[in-house]
Amino acid sequence: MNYILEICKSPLLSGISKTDAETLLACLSAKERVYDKNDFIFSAGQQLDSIGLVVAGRVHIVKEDFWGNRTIIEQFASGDLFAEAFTYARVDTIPFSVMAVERTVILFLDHKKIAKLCPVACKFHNRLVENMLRIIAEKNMRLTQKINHLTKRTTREKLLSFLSEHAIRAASNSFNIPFNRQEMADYLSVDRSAMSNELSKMRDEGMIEFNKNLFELRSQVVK
Amino acid sequence: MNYILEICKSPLLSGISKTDAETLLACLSAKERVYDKNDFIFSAGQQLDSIGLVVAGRVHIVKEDFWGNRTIIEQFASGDLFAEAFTYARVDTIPFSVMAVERTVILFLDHKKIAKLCPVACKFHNRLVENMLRIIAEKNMRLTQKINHLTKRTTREKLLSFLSEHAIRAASNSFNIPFNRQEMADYLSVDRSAMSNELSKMRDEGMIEFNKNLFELRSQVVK
DNA sequence: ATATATCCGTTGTTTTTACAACACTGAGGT
DNA sequence: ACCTCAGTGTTGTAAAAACAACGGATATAT
Repeated sequence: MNYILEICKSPLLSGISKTDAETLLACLSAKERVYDKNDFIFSAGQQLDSIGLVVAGRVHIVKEDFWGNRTIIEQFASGDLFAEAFTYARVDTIPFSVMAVERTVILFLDHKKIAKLCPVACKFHNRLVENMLRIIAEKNMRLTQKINHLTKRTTREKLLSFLSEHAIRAASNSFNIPFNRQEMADYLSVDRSAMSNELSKMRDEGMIEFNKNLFELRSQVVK
Repeated sequence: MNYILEICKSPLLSGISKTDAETLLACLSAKERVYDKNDFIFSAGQQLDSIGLVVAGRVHIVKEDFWGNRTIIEQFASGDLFAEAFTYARVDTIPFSVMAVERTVILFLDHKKIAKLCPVACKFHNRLVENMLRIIAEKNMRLTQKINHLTKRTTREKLLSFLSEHAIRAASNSFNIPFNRQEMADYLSVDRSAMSNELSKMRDEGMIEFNKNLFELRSQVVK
C-alpha cells in the first residue's frame, strides 16, 4: 500500500486510525492500480465486483451514446469514492463508464466484503457504515444539485446555476472551475461552441469575467 | 398509528416485525399527518427536523424558480422516504419544496433520533441502518437515471429515454406512466405543448402509441 | 526550432424549442 | 341538461441551440 497516508484522509476512513485502516484495507482485499490519461477504469455494461477510491488524479463518470456524444455525469478527485451505490442497491452491472482524466491511482475494494465485513474488521464496521451513509447522502445532494443545473432551459441559465454553485463553494465571487471548456459543456450537456458564445456575451454584458479556468461573477448594475 | 400495516411494508422497516416497528416508531417520535392536494409538506429554505415517509398518496419534490417555472425533481409514492439525505449529509435547510399531488398521508420521523437511536431501539438499529443504506443507494441510482434523461439534447431523445425506462421497469412494451402530460413535461424539463407535439409526431411515425397514461413502444420497421 | 495537437472563441446556417393562443374532450358538480 | 374546468393536442412565430467550419493561441513533442 503505497499511498496509505492519502487513503487515510479519505472520508471513507474518517475516524479510523492508520493502523486500523491497514487491517481494514487488507480485509477488503484492497488493490491499487495506476491508470494513464483517457484509460477506462470501468466500461459501461461491465460486471462489477469492486468499488473504487480515487487516491490521486481525477476520474470522470461518463455516458456515451450511440453517436459518440459524451456526457460527464460527475467528476471525482482524491479521496472520492465511486460505484459504491451499486453495492448497496444490489446492482451488479454498471450503466456508465469511468475514465481517468489524467494519470490516476485507484484503490479497489471488494464490494461483497464491504457489504458484509469479515469478523476481524467488525470493530470498524460501524464507523465504516456511518461514513458510507454520509458519503452516499452527500453524493445524493450533489446529484440533485446537478439536476438543478440541467433543468434550466437556456445555456445562460445553466451557466449561471453552475457558476453560482462554485462561487458559493469557494465562498468568493472569484473561483477556479475544475473543467476545461469541453468538459464543462459535457457536464452541463450543451454544445461547446454555443456555450463559449454565451460566455462571451455574458462577459460583454458585464456579468462575468474569466480567463482560462478562473471565473469571476460581477455584481449586476441595474440600469 | 392508523396506518401501521402500510408502514411496515415500507423498505425502511423491511425485516423488522410489526411489534418491533411499533416500538421503533415510538422511539423516533413518529407523527402522522394528512395533506390535501397541492398542500406544501416542506417549503424550500425551511429548517428541517424530520424526514418523511409517504404512507398513502403521492408527493412531488419540486423546485420553482423566480418566474414560477416548476420542475419536478422526483415523485414519491407509498412506502417511499424523502428528505432523508439531509440527515446524513448534515444539512439542515431544504433547497426544494415537497408538495402533495393528491390527498396524502405522511409519517414524520425525528431526524436527530434517526441518526442516533435511543437505547431501547438499538436492537433494530443495525437493520434500520442497513435498510437506509439501500434506500439512499437506490435513490442515488434513480437520480443518475434522471440525469441521463435530462442530458439528452432533444425532446424526442428525452422522451425515448424516459419511456424506455418505464418499459424496462414494467418489463413490457406497454406500460402506464405515473404522470399526466404537464407533470411529465415538468419532470423532463421541456415545454408541455412542444412535448405533446413531439409525441404526436412519434405516433405518426409509428414509433409509439398512447392513450392517456398508457404508452406502448412499437418495434421500429427499418425502411 | 519546428511541427503537431489541443484548447478556445467566432461566425453563419439549420434545426429545435419555447411561447402564446386556441380548440376539443371528458369528468364533476349543480 | 348545462356549466365549468382541467387535461390534452394543434398551430404559427420568435428565440435559442446545435452543428459545422475555421482561425488564432498555447502547449507539447521531436
